Amino acid sequence: MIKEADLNDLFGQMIHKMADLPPKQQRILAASLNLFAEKGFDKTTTEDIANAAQVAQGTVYRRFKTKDDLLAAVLTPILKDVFPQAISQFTGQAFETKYTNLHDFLTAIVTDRIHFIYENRQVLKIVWSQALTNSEMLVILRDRIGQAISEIVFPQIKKMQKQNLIIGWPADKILTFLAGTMFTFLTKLIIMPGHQIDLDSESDFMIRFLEEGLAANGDNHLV
Amino acid sequence: MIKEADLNDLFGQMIHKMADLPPKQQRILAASLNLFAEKGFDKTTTEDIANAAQVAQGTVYRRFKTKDDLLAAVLTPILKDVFPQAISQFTGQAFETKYTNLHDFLTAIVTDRIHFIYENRQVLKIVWSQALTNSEMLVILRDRIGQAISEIVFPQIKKMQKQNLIIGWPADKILTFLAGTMFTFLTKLIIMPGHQIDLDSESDFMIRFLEEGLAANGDNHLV
Amino acid sequence: MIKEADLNDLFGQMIHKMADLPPKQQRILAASLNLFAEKGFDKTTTEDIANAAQVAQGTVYRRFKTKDDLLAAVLTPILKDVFPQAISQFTGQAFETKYTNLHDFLTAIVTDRIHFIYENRQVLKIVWSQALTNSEMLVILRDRIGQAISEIVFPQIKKMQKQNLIIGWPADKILTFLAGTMFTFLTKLIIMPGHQIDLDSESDFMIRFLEEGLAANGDNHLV
Amino acid sequence: MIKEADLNDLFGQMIHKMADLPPKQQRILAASLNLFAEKGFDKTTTEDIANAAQVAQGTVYRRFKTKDDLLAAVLTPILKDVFPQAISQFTGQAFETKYTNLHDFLTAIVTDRIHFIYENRQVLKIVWSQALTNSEMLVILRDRIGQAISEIVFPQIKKMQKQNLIIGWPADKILTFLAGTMFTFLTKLIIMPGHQIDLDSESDFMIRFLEEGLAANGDNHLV
DNA sequence: GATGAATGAGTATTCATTCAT
DNA sequence: GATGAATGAATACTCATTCAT
Repeated sequence: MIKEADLNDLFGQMIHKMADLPPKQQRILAASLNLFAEKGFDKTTTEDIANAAQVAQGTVYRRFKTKDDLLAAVLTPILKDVFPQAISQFTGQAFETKYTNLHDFLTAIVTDRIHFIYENRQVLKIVWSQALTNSEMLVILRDRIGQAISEIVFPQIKKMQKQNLIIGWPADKILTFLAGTMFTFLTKLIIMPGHQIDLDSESDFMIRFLEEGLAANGDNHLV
Repeated sequence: MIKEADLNDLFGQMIHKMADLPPKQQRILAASLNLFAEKGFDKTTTEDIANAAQVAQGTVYRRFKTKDDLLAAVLTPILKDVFPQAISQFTGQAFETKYTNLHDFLTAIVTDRIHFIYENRQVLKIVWSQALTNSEMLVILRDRIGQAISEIVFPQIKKMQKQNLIIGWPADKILTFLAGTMFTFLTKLIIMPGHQIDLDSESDFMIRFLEEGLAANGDNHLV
Repeated sequence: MIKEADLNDLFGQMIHKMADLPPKQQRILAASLNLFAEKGFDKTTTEDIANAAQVAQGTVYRRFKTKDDLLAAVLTPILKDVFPQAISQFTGQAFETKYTNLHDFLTAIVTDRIHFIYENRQVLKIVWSQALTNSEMLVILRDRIGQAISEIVFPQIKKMQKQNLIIGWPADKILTFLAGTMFTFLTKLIIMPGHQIDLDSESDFMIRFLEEGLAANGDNHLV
Repeated sequence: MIKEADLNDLFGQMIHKMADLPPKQQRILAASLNLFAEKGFDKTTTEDIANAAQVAQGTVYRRFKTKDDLLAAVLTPILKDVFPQAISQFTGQAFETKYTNLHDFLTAIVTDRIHFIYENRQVLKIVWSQALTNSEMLVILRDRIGQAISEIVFPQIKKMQKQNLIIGWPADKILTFLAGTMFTFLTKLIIMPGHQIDLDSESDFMIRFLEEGLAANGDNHLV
């Protein structure tokens, strides 16, 4: 359905549309977010959304011309702003600081990412769910995140390897374990909705686990 | 749609139905598997399946009375047989052997699970995709796997902790990192379909990563 | 939709409404005329009209309470005033003059009608388009024009036949060829919008064609 | 909606689809033809069609995937076959014969066209109605007919002018009057549905009218 | 007067499922 | 067993019209 160009257009338009959004339209967006996260995009009907938002069905279509538009509107903030911002923030916070040890580095990024994931777990669930059944969406995500990573994260990892602060594996392997650990956290949140989570404790274990798993060692020149 | 009782019934019936499956019905199952994995269950129509299997639409309904039946038939082998079998096999292979170090233990289970995931990646993608939008399916999965884990895996982990072969964290934390690392592998397979994967190299890195991350250390009595 | 009684009422009200029309309402009428002629009444939305007139959608409904009202307002001038007026004018100009030959007669009416058609081609297109899909409109038109014709035009034709100025066919046949020739001109205008038309040359050919085709001859007593 | 390429594709597909059309699908086509002619395409709902054809609404969509498809299916026979065939037939019958006078020539073509128009008046009404509100349809028609005319009819008219059988006006003027007279006949049929028509009498008058109007005369070299 | 958000009845279209042949 | 035509409930979307500000 949504091709990359269209999708990017949509994101641009959405930002514009979402300024000065009337209260009912805001309710529609909120209802969509909840329902998409709960039942999935495909199984959510526009009638469901109208009911949940307590508006007439036609009202759903006033600002958002199609159901896809609504999906885009729900995902836009995270895909347009938060992802790139998150990555640059990642860079700024985590990498510009001169870390003298792996622990401080991991503490910085894990703490930050954990909170980001926790707060955006609903949208992230929708994104992930869509990516599984929509290869266009998957490609967009992969390219968008992939580009940011190879431009920003990879160089930083290599810099840390030169300082012997992190294990000398190929950067993509390190990234996989780093990102995978955080992705695993998201998966837990999705699998156990409503479950009480102690973010500090969670990140504590993650940091220690990664710290050991990714520690530099004497003969780590695997590349 | 599918409630747990129904689903279990379905699985029982499926096993029966799938004995002596005529060639056309086999083609229908194969087509369903491919299409569900590719486009998702919801976006696959029975007409799509009929076309892909090169049969008439009515033929799709000969053995499998509903579309949900087809989903069940596709998922049955892995949910009915492979999961439990896998876990017991996990137990048998990995735990009954007396490992004297973490490396051998991780090597055994990671190698086994990696191959299992790789070979069943299509079905696992469908399962995961369904679980994201179908809370009943999620509950079933969680309970089914959860039970097996708490009965089998947790005791084993604790046993190894007593032998000081693995870090003294709560068993669920250890499981999270263990399973998460493998789940991350599945995610990579899904994200990069068609990408050439060197299973040996992949498991090699995983084992080493986990080995360090989960190694027992002197003062690891966190519980 | 519009019944004859209603339509006539509407036309009456319209005349009233259209006195002292504020500029925005005039823009709305103009936009309606253009859009109805371009895309047809059914395919023109009130939003289209609002956009084209650069007003809010609600403003469209200020004077004209329904979309049908707008159609009536667009058609009123021609249906209420111009048609009857045209016919009496026809009578006055073309028939009260004592023509001594067919050529002068045809020159008078063809010239007049050609200009009328040319200037009102947009409204005539809408009328014709509506008549094709709205039998009530068709009936109204047919009766209104039909009556005027049988009362005014037929007697005049018969008078000319007595003077042996025109062929002795049944009056309705003569009218058909006369009107048909002009209708053919309207059709050309519709089919080739934007095409440069030399009205003088066009009427020249029509007059000559009709002059020969309808000339009185010795033994023309066909009636 | 329908672009030229698409429309031509549609016509091709329609011919194929209409071989071995099940009885219900035939009823659907017939009902569509009647309703489109009666109320217009836009005002005919698929529910109307289903009711008139005494089938379920879904059945309407079995062969014809959209309402536009149905329109194309209704128009295909005349646009794909009848028009071109009619024109070549026109050529064959009317022009290959060596006419020694205008009367025989007009008799041949008027008689033929009158019957064609009479028998296809419903479809022609739909075509004409669509052309008024759909500029793409208009362009297709204009080009399709226009091409046939300029390739076949114009040369024949010029041949007859050389033989001094027809007036020496520009070919397009002659065509206008010839076609216009027949178009006028169609218009009468549309305006007066159900009215008893004596085709022989009608064509008789047309022929005589055209015969005089288009007769060659001594000094007719207007071109 | 003007605005534009909101409404809800109406409409084209989809698709799992049934069933006569 | 297999076919594919038929079904009808469900669903996304449209648009004339209303009304509070």
